[in-house]
Amino acid sequence: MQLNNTVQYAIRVLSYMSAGEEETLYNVKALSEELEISYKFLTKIMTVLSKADLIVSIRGRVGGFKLAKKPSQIALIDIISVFDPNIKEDICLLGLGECDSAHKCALHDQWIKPKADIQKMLEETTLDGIDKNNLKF
Amino acid sequence: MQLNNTVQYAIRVLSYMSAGEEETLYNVKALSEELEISYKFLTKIMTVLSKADLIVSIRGRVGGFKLAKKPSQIALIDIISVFDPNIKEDICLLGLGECDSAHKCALHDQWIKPKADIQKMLEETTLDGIDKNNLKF
DNA sequence: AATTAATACCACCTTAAGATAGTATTAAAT
DNA sequence: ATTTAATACTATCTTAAGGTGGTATTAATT
Repeated sequence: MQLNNTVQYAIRVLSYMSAGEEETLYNVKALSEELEISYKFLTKIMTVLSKADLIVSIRGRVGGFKLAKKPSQIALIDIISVFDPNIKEDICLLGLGECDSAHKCALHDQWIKPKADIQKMLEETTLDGIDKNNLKF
Repeated sequence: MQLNNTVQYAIRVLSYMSAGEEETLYNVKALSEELEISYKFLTKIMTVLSKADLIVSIRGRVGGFKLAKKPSQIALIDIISVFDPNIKEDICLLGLGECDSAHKCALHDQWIKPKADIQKMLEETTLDGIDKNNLKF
């Protein structure tokens, strides 16, 4: 019950970027040092986030990345679904393909409530609603 | 947000075994065919479950496995924690080591409630309280 | 025009989970 | 005693996530 590494990094970076002034440019070198994330791995993640239109990339000497939207318009679910599109679908806890009211898996009834709560939390929590402290170890 | 393969298999097998009469012996060959789980992989899992005292192994020609306790005494949390001991600890959603009221991660406040709900569900749901249908694809 | 500092791309390395293969051990049935 | 059918153990293969390295491209500065 944990987000995978890539998603964790993405959330941490975007949280960090949403703490500053709007339109602020951040370069990956600085971000990687500040958040203690491997520079190379982080460039990869940033490129993906950029293609997903969560951030805007500006190339060239004084380039960098900035948020593409206001922090209040980027929800956790938006970030997670970039790397894990399944999050939005009703995936079965037990990995059994179709798991709905017609074909219930063994844990369907128990899981349906917590799952909805998490879904709701991920949809309602945006970058401006989260604590910007302790973004690294 | 899904249980890993090994844990999924373990839950499915134990669910299946808890559907029959108490003390019924099951051999891995039959279980693997019935639940469509690789035989070799399943023997591995059964050995672990046996060492964790959730099932009892009986070797030899008419051997097999049977539940070590009543279905009502085996909760999901007991099964999961055999393969993922961290489940019982308060692991940070963002993978930041210490995440408690003193050192909150960015998502601490949002995650604390759903996490508690899941924990509760996993503790309260036992093998006799779950649906035994649709244990395979 | 050359340099520099940034992102973008492509290929590869590493690690752990998932899965397989072969053999050893156990104990009932013959 | 031998055979047989079960679990137990050890080593290896496969795959995907995580991570690294090198080079190309872009664009401001000099």
